[in-house]
Amino acid sequence: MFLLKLEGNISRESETDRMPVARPESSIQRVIAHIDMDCFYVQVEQRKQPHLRGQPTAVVQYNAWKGGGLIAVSYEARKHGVKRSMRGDDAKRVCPEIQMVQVPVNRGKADLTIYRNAGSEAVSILATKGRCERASIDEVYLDLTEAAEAMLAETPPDSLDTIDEEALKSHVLGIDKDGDDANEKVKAWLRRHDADHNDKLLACGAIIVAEIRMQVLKETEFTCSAGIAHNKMLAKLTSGMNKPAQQTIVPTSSVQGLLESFPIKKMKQLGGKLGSSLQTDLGINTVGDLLKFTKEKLQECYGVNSGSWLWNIARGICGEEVEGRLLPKSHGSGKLFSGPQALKTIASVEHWLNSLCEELNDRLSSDLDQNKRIAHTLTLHARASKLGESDSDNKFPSKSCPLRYGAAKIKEDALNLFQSGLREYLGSFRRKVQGHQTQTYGWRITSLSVSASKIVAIPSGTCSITKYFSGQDQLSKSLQSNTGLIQEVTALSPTGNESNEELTDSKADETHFGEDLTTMYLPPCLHPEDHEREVCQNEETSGVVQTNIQDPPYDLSKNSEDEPNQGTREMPLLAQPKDVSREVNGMSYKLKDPKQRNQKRKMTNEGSILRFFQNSSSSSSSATPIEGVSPNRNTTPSMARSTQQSQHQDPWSYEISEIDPAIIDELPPEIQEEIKGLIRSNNKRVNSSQGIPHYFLPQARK
DNA sequence: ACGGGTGTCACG
DNA sequence: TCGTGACAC
Repeated sequence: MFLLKLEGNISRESETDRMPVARPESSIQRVIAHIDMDCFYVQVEQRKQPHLRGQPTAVVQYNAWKGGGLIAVSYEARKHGVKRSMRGDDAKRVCPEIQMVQVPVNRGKADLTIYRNAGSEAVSILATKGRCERASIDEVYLDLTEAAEAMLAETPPDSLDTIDEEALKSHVLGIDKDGDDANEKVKAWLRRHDADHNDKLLACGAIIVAEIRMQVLKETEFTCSAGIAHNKMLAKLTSGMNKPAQQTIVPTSSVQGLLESFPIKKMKQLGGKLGSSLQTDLGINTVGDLLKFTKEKLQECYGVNSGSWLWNIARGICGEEVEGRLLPKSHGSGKLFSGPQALKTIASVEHWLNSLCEELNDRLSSDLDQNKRIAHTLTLHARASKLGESDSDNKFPSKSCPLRYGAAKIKEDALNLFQSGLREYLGSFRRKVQGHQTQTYGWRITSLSVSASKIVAIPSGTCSITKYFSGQDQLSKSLQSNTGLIQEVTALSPTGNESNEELTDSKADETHFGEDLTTMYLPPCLHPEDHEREVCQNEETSGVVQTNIQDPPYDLSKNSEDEPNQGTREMPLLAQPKDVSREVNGMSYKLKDPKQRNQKRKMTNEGSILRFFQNSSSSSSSATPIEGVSPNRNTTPSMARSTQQSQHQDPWSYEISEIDPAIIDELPPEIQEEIKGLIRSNNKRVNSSQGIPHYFLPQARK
């Protein structure tokens, strides 16, 4: 009858956007766990500053407007009514005792590195018991089918006299936990003799998950919660039902009862427009309501894929596999420039772009260093607004180009992508207004981001490649920090279809094309510090290349209620004895010697070329890249990386063929030879009909 | 002038 | 293919 369309209006044009897609469910029952760290950023901060443990605490992203935005809230603070998506000021009002911790700021923007790294710590442990998919910075899915089957065959729960305390604290949907003997009931369920195979598998899964959660706690001091079920959807649905630090089991017999009254909008994928459409257009408010519709009807309304997906989830069916992937597929760095912070000059755009690119470059370096991966595509996203234009008319196109390693090159390319996008953006207005040349200068940039994608592993063993990229990185660092080292400026033309339409800001145009790089980064009229300060604080007052717009003056008056600088408080590092007993969120455990933990953490986080060489020659596992913390951690590096490439029998063939020829051209001649040799021998082994994947861009570089 | 910054994914 | 937009945390 209708399809969900972009603007929320109903039409049957096409199936559009990211609609959920049905996948067939595998025939054998799996054991899937969804594991979710509890208020993760708060825990990271509490570990860093132990005096915050047990206190109402929130992590706030500071932007000086109403005390910043909360991005994580401890359970103590939630009791006082503090909610995520409150401003810091509101939280303080609701809960005056709240401890606010700021997200670290680097290069003028929020920097989530410490949380990413903490997430990796947890993942490295969570990934040891089965296939693991890193679903977000603080969540994973585990496929524990094999481990559970093995346990059921060797040491089934009904043969155990004692079951881990943590497993006994599980919640089992369908059995009541009232009364003093809750744990006894759970124990009885876990060991039930007459249970069917599926329930016994879940029982094993629960015992395994309890064990992993304890191990995570012991080694990272982080608590987490889990859902254990036969598919991802049900596991995800229940991991949050008993938080913090608890786990929930979903026996098949309880699925119908669970879903029947479950709010449709709380289902994953249905929190947005599709869910709203189900409500308003079909009158569906719970998953149970979905059962009243035939598959055909749902497909008619939402397309074949989404329709059958909906039909399935109403019945608790979800065939999605757990992908074995521990590393992100892309890295991005971005920032919003809301309201009066909007950027109005090319110079300030360039300034922020440079910061974003530096952060991105750091992360690419770490990824190369720690995981031996290189990214192939650089993408720039921006949002713009134009005075007097509705938001939907304000589409700033995103642009991408091949990614060249080295901070200076990334900056250069990102700026070119921006300029290319800007021309297109402005061009769209020129066409629209036609005769009227009004407001050609009224653009503002309200958000910028750069991201790196198409990341593939490079063959281990070709150390020279890593060395080359790392070396280049060093070079670029020294280049940007001092001197007038000249670099060839092959003015990249990202789109290839550049018209000679003049840029709005012709001065900026001059500044950024055809000039030597050293003048490119800072306008000549300012000292670096001045530029930095003024661009950061206020677009309007900066003396940098200005477009000749007449903007209304902006009142810079600082918010008088600025938070005191609580987040950066230093805590003395207390020496702690070994094996202290601790209790966190109701789970007690023996704390690993903090010194050991810190050492380990440092190892995984610090990237050095030196370490890479040590590693690759000795295959030492002390600083294992995270992908290596898999069952095959004792194999050679190339095999240990296999989680992602496990489907490729020959770990070499895949990766080499993924190397972008355009990147090879950038390399010094010796290394080019080395790689071409590898590719040649690789191609002989591989089915010769499949050539090297053709990458876009060949035209730009000679 | 807003939860901000990231990330994944399906689709044309 | 690249670019968009929805969705999630």
